[in-house]
Amino acid sequence: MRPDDLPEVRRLPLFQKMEAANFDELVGKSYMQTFPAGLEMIRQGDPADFLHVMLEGAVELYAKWGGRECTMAVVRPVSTFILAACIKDAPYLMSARTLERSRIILIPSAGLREIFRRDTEFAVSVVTELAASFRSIVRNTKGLKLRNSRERVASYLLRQSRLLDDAPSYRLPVEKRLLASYLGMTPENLSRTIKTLEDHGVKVDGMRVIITDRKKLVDLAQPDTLIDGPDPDALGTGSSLPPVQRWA
Amino acid sequence: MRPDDLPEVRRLPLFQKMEAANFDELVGKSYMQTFPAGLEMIRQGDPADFLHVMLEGAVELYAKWGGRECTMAVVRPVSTFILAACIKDAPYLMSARTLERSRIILIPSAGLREIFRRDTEFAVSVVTELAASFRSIVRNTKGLKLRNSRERVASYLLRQSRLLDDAPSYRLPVEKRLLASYLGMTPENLSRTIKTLEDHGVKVDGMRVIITDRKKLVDLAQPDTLIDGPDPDALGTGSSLPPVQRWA
DNA sequence: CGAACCCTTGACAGAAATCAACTAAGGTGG
DNA sequence: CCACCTTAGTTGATTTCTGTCAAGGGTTCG
Repeated sequence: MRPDDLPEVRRLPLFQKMEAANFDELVGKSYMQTFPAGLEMIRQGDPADFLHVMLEGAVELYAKWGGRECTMAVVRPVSTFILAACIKDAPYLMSARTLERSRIILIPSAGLREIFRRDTEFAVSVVTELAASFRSIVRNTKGLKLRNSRERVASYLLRQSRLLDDAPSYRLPVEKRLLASYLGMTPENLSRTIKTLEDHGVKVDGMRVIITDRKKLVDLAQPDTLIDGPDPDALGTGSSLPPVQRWA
Repeated sequence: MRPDDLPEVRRLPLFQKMEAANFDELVGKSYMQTFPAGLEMIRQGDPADFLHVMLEGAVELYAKWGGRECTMAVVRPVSTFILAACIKDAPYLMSARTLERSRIILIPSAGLREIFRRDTEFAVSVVTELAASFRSIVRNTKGLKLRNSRERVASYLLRQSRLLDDAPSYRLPVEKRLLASYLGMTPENLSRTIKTLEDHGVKVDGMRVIITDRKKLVDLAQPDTLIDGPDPDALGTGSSLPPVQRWA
């Protein structure tokens, strides 16, 4: 493991406050690995042996069932994922594949659980992270059930802008087919939906998003902190640190 | 608080292993309350001051957005809910209303967080519970995104049977309008969908569900432990203790 | 008995998935 | 450098699914 990565890892909310000795012990048992783009690094159903910490790159968490697939989240540095499965020592519920070449630290889940028991600050961090993850997916599910696809797209586009300090223009952090899956719709449908939003305050040209009339867009999206969160989204910008994405 | 309730609370996974003194302290700061049916006891957005422990009755967790509503879960004894909001000391993401007259213990979230820090076994229980909650809603979301409404209904009906030791017949634990909302569809749609399932191994007469051809139903529902879980569902049977429902 | 309320059914409108064709952009190999 | 291939994205036509509106049957409860 590269020594100059450690400070960055240490700065993560999950590890920031734990005792130095425990951090060192945890890191000592860990592996750093670099994955090429497009690799399935986790297959749903496999036992969760390692907590994953993203240092570089991008990873898609997705779910499969009977031939169908859907994107659940995209994780970018610096953040952790599949914490819940590690805690429970249970099989992964989601698969993960790299979207880009990625550097990732693998922390043995057994060590994680062990140190949880003897480092109070670490325990607090873990439970805080997990609670945040839970709330994040609750918000996500609320969006899926309460909003139609058009409202979801509008909300997403508006939310991304807000995360970038209300930027009037920005680049989509992911390709559209993936975004469509994340938002629970087909790429075709997303394409058409985006077109209809041009009359409602937002224009998308390729990867470029331009808010043309924020008020109109807000009227349509009706953003709500209990859905869109004060916190970053699971398909975030990668602006991170802070804010950090939370995904178990 | 009734003294004969305490042993039951103590047996909950969340409190089972903590030190007696800490349990007593926590309970000492708590309130027992009885709510009539149909009462909104938690409004989404309000600060989360109390962890709720169901002793008797049934509570619906639901979400609202711009005039629309959807059911997120139904909680039955003996289990806890809104743990995540308490841990984070954040506003509730969901509202809660009683479906029946309910007895509920309210545990101050401040005390919860305090004891978490000094009782390792309790900390382990909290994080385990939260991780289970997280995994539960991930499964739920997977079902919503990967299955169409017909498959969701079929899976639900089959899953309920399985939770009752593969009972060939059972009563629905909730009314159909609520079930429809939980499954992400309208009551009308559920009604029609159920009818089409009669050719696929399951018949529903009022609240009574009869599995007429399990194999056919399984073929359609394609149950999957990574969605339907080995664990009880958020719209469970109330058979509880064990299994216990997990909802944060 | 009447008033709600749940559930069902039908007719219709709207939304979304599917299938197919086409464009554009990026990468590969000659 | 160009031809070719692959893939993302778009667009159109069509079908399927789902929500909405309206009406009626059944049940419960005051």
